[in-house]
Amino acid sequence: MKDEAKYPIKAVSKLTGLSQHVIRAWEKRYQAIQPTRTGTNRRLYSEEEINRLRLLKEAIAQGHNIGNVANMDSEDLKTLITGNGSIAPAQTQLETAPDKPGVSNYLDELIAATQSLDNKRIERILLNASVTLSQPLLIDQLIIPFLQKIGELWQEGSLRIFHEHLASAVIRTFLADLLATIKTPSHAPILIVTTPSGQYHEIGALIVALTSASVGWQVTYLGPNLPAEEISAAAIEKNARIVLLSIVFPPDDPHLKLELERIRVLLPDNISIFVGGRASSSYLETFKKINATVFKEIKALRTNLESYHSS
Amino acid sequence: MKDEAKYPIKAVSKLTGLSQHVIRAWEKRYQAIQPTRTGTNRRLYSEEEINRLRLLKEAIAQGHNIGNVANMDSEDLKTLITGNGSIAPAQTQLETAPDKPGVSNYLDELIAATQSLDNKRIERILLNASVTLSQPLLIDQLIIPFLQKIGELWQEGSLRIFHEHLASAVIRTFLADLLATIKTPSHAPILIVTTPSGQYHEIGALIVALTSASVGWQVTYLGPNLPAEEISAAAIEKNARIVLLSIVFPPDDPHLKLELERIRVLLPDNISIFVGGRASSSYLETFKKINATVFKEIKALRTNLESYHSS
DNA sequence: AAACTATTGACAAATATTAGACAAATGATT
DNA sequence: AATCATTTGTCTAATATTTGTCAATAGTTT
Repeated sequence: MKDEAKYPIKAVSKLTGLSQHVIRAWEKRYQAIQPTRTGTNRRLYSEEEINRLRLLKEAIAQGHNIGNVANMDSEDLKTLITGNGSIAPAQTQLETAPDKPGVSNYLDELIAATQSLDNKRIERILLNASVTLSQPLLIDQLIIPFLQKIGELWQEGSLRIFHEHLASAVIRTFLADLLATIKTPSHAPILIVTTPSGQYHEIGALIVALTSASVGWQVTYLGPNLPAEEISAAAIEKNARIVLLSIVFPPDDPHLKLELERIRVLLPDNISIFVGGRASSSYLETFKKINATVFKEIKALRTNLESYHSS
Repeated sequence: MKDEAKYPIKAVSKLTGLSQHVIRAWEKRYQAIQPTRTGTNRRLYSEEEINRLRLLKEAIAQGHNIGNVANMDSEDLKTLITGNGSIAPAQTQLETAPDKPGVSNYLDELIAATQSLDNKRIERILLNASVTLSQPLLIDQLIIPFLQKIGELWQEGSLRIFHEHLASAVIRTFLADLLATIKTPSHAPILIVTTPSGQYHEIGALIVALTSASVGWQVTYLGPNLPAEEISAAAIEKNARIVLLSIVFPPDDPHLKLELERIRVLLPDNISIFVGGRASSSYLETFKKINATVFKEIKALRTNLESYHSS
């Protein structure tokens, strides 16, 4: 065994968002974690313990008391948080279905951080969430609801456009970072993600890129707003199997329809086109014409891509 | 044996931002580095050692104690501060050319990686460069030249638009990550960075955001393409001292001029406007009208912001 | 000579540790 | 409702460790 990196309490506090006092109190009162010590009695935490602290924090945010969960096994903690376990917690009281399992607290925190224009805080919350939640959950249950919520709040006037911009900027780099950390087998089939000319909205594209990468595709992300010739040229050069387009559909945009058709013409037949987004019905015809696989939900994309493997 | 360039302690101090006292103390107390000596006992540092000092400084900024990390080997340090400790990818390909961390080398590699549409490689090169080079160097000597070079190669036809898009996407998240890692004193004056309505180019904005943060401002980055009302509302809400706009100037855009004027009107007098970018002369009048501070080079922005502190 | 560097020892500011105290919140009991 | 006990985050004080900084002295470079 090699000597794992250890973190002093200051770093741990930064990473978890817990105060040093709390971290010490949890250790003293519940033995929630047991950091090693230096020769001079300074605490040193392993990464595993840091993650455990994050899990505990999340459990508390969901309404559990620290005294009850502090001694739970880390695995049980995880299922407790994601709410998909039939695990009966050590103590008796069965939950009376806390409003929404998991994530709702993250969501509230994210909204609050957005309202106060605190980008650092948004980053920290997302980072913590990415540890306590599995990736599909993270995307389906947190990122997407977050974006929707911001949209709603904007509609009703309690958030302004600049709030949305700030949140988008943070989310975008967060997603891009996630994408970068996914390791893909080098022989995996290649998939290109972008948005057609005129489509500037990037987050949807990043989400589908991330999803694709996580089911084993090798993703080349080209950013938004790319003309048909460029998309097809890139796909050919990369020897891609799929071109995956993310589109935020305007009601009825003839230019976009034309662009989609041009992509199909410029692309070899053996390269498939996938399209994601909320499609207004006026596009269905075009999709059929270019023989595109359409999906409205991320889940559909996942299963689609997985089944594509075997074919 | 090649005779590598060696640096005296004064230069090292400037390059790393550490005081000479500290550098000596780290050597004496923890043997963090072991510079060679001249015949007359002067310390001489290799580039590798300078790089190591930067790594140590970054580790400390993240909450580690110098006493704990001073003895770690440089590779472990790198993974420690990039946070890839527990999720480290198996192993990426052998580093290409660790021999010469010269800037031009990085540049060539970046171009090559862009040509082969290898986003992971671009990321890796940038990450390496970011620990080897000081931040001003990184921006002035690598990022900006890289972008220019891509522009040139596109003009002459050896790169296509999709190459540029790919590189932009990677650079953008890279810069955003850098921005996120800068810690600013919480009492620092606040500065807002964005681009006006119609301006989608984001990288310039990120560069100026990064530059501002590195000279001690607290930066709120709002992303591109924000209407005048939003910019001013955000600035007021955040209690900003400066609104910093990054603009890629179209030849002569009356809408942009109007937008700039609206920002000035909507903004309280005590909030200054800074504008960066290659200004065509047709805008000078507008700038004067809205009393904006204009800079063409990053260096100018740096000095401007620094002198603004004292006023 | 003036500017730079090295060494040493000392100092003080920052940071961590522990024990204990406090108060707000929660919950059970009367 | 009112009261009491428990839980738990926060705070303080005393102590110890860590670490940046400095002054004094002496040697080196230009």
